[in-house]
Amino acid sequence: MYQSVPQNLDFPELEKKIQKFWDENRIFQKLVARNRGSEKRFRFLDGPITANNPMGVHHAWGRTYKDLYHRYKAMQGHDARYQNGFDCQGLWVEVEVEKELGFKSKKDIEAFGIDNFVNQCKERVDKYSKIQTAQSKRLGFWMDWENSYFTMAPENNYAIWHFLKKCHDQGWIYKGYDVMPWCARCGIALSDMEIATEGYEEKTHKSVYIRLPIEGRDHEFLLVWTTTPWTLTSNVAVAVHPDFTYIKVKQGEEVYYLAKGRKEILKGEYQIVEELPGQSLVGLKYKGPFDYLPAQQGLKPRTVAWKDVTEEDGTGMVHIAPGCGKEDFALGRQEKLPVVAPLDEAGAYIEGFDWLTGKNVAEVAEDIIADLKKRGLLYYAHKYTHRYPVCWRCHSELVFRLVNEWFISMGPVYDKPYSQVTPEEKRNSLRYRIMDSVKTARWIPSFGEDREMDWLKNMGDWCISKKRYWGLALPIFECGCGHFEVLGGYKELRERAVHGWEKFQGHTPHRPWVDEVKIKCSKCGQPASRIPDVGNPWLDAGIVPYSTILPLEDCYTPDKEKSGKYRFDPDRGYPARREYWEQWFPAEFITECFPGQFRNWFYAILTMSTVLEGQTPFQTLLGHALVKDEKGEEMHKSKDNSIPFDEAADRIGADLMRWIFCCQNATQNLHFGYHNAAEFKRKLLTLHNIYSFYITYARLDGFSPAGRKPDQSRLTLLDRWILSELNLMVGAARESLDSYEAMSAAKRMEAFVEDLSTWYVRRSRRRFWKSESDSDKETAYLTLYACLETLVRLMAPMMPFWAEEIYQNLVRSVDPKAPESVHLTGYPAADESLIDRRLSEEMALVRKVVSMGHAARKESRIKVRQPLARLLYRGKSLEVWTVIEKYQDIIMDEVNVKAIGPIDDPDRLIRYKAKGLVSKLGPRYKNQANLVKETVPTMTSEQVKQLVQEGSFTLSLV
RNA sequence: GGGCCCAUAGCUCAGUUGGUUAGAGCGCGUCCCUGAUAAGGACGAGGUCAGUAGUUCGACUCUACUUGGGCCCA
Repeated sequence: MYQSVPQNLDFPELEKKIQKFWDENRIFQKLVARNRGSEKRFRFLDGPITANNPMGVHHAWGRTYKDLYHRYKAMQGHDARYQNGFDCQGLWVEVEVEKELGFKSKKDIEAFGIDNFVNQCKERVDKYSKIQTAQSKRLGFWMDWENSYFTMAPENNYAIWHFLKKCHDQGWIYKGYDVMPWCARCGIALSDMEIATEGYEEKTHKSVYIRLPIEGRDHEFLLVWTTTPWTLTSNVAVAVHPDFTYIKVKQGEEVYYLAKGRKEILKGEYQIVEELPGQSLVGLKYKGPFDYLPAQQGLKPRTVAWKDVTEEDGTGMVHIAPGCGKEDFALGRQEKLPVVAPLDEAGAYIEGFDWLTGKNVAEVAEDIIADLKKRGLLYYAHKYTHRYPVCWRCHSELVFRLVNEWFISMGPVYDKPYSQVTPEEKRNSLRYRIMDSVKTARWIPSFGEDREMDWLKNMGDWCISKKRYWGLALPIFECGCGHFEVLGGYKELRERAVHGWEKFQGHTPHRPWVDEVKIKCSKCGQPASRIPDVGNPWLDAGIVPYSTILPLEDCYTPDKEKSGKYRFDPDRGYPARREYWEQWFPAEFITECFPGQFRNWFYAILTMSTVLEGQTPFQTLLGHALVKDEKGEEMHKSKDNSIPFDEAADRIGADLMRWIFCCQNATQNLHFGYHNAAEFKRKLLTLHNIYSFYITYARLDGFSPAGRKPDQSRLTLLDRWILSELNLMVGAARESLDSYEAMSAAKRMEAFVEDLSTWYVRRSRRRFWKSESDSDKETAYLTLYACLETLVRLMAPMMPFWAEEIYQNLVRSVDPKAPESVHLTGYPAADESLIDRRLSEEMALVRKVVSMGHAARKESRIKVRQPLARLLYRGKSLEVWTVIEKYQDIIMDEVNVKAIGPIDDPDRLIRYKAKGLVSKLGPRYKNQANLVKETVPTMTSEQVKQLVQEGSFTLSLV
């Protein structure tokens, strides 16, 4: 017997109930068990979520897709691994732990002890991985939550070692120098990405125009501008644009050179002496602004050509300090300029800078300006406001500092399109081999491929080091003799260790424990230490296609480590269980948020996979856009418009959230908000009402379908129509989901519900009302039941809770033989025998006729309530007549007329108009089609009538 | 400077091989229903599909350029 349906559709409440039902009856475990060992597999690879904070609503989007396709495949009997991943290591976690502990700088961390600090980081990951697990369950995300992978696992780190060694064997690993944005407070270099996200603020600085005497030309100066006077100590060149026009101006005794387009910066009266091309100013020697500093001795500052000089600000003569600026450094490399790097890690001047040595860069601007003035080099100084990079953690202004980092060489870029690169050239350039991998995968949307290719073509070498604490211990051992080696795993470390092994043994390969181990330099025999750097976290996430595809019980989780169930087997090679791995590699499907990942996770897995296996680790990649707030603005905790996952789950429920994500075009940003959600809910209410309608009357009648299907011979036209629509929809939905197009599947379902409600149920209500139980009533019940039952299974992967809620009452309560859960049923397949395309078309025509009837009533202001004698129609073809006749009962009822018939006196009532069908006219008349199309409507009513009667009419084109 | 995406009704968005009158929801107007009712339904108004040029018998759809917005790289 059916339970009555509550009036309100309360997602959070029903979800709690269903969750309990799933847990108590171990539904997920039963589903897994049912499909285990099946020949059909769904090979999915999860991109790890950073276990560092509670989830926001934006996390729920991708996770909805992950769950939806898993469930869809599982209902079809596919086996899967259901492995979720947590990203554990990296600065993100360190920053939060530092905040918790109230730390301000690296000094605080070192005073606290690296071991203590690293343990705190592990604790944090442990804590938030548990929170995210609970939240994911709340979303209805069915994963094997006991066996998630953690990127901090020894397997993961050692697998990266293996990868790095392989790179080193090819000679790709090198120690390089670059100028990086640097936070003097935190003592770290920041990546461009860290700055791009929220790293700029409006700042006012003292900027200076200075004059630099040209050697061998008396009283002639280069006029140069900078917003960062502290970098003048490291000036080695001045850049001019070779194609700009420069001017030589006279002010009193002095002669200045600057770009013509920047003359408004000159102070006071001046005369233009000469105009000259920038090219003619290249190669001049000048006296550097701080040539008296020890660090500046022996440099020969000169002017160089540079196409990036602009005329938007400054003087068109750009101060170049390769030790203090990224672009400067790149130009310096090209021009072979010397590099003067003035700052230490804390932002203080190093030895060799005279009175500046020991002073902090943040405090020297005024002194430097005074010094320039004293020496007669200052033209003038002024305040200048601009957007300046700051540290996203502590908001200190960043400086640019020369640092040494470790890189993986990505190989040369050839000056030609990818398609023209030869196999030989590809062998010599990793980046093109990665491109080959990219090309073998399917990217949804397809422009993702273009963007990845563009990134690969333009990317620099991969900077893999970071001067921090919590992360992959880079297995690079550097000896005092200059030689360095890369170790490929635990075994090699054990074999090569000459010192400190006992202090490391039993620990995870993290700082500070692993730092204790010294090896013997294979070149000079002296002990070599590991470099203190930790790894780029994208190495951690990039290795997961190799390190995490293990039998699930072998996967590392912090709990297992604590309980002793987890045992790291140091003798495992790569990949840990090759036979098992081969069954699940490559992933057939991955899905993540698009922006950012082209150069992060996608890039990392592609690169590592190309190096290790020479192929892509995934076959299909589905990318989705970002979640914004209701107004389309970025969600920010500080802006008070961000929505935590828990809040949304409590307020609107997981299923409504999931449905919103399913209805969204994956390539477009989603505007998430509660007003919007209410609209989606109202749409879903239609289905709720249909379900409620069915249950209400079935209860009254004591009706039970108990697995029966409607008797074909008793189906009414309307029954046959809705069953046809149902099966058409089932086919379309499957097709969409097979190509990972959730939106079209969702929209199709929504349209069906609309048809079911406004046409089938509304028109069939009386059949349910009548008091006697006859076969027609039963047929109506069984038809509506078939629609609901199928629909519920169809929607189950998208809205798993609600589908279960309905299924339990609709199906299970009256049929104990039915599967225990909707998720243990099969995914509906279209029954071709019930599809009647002609019927669908006919019904569409009928609905059109009804609509026109209503419109005609409205126009004459005659309410539907008032019956009319007859509806007259005139169809353009015999088929229309037939159809109208066939369905005249429906039409008469809907439009409320007593009779219906063809117009018997067409001449009096009908005026004919003709119109050209461009799809037919085009191919037939080609060039003249347009003329025909324009002429046809000029035909008189009589002419059209003749055309209709005789089948042809000759029309002359003017 | 290079690459990618977007621009369709007041708002949020659909529109997959180019082809009748370009669609939906919300909002708006006019009504209906009152046996799915703290619901539901009908009809209607509203669009030079950013602009220009091209390809084509035919372009919202393809190509080029322009403008505006967003992202990535330099």
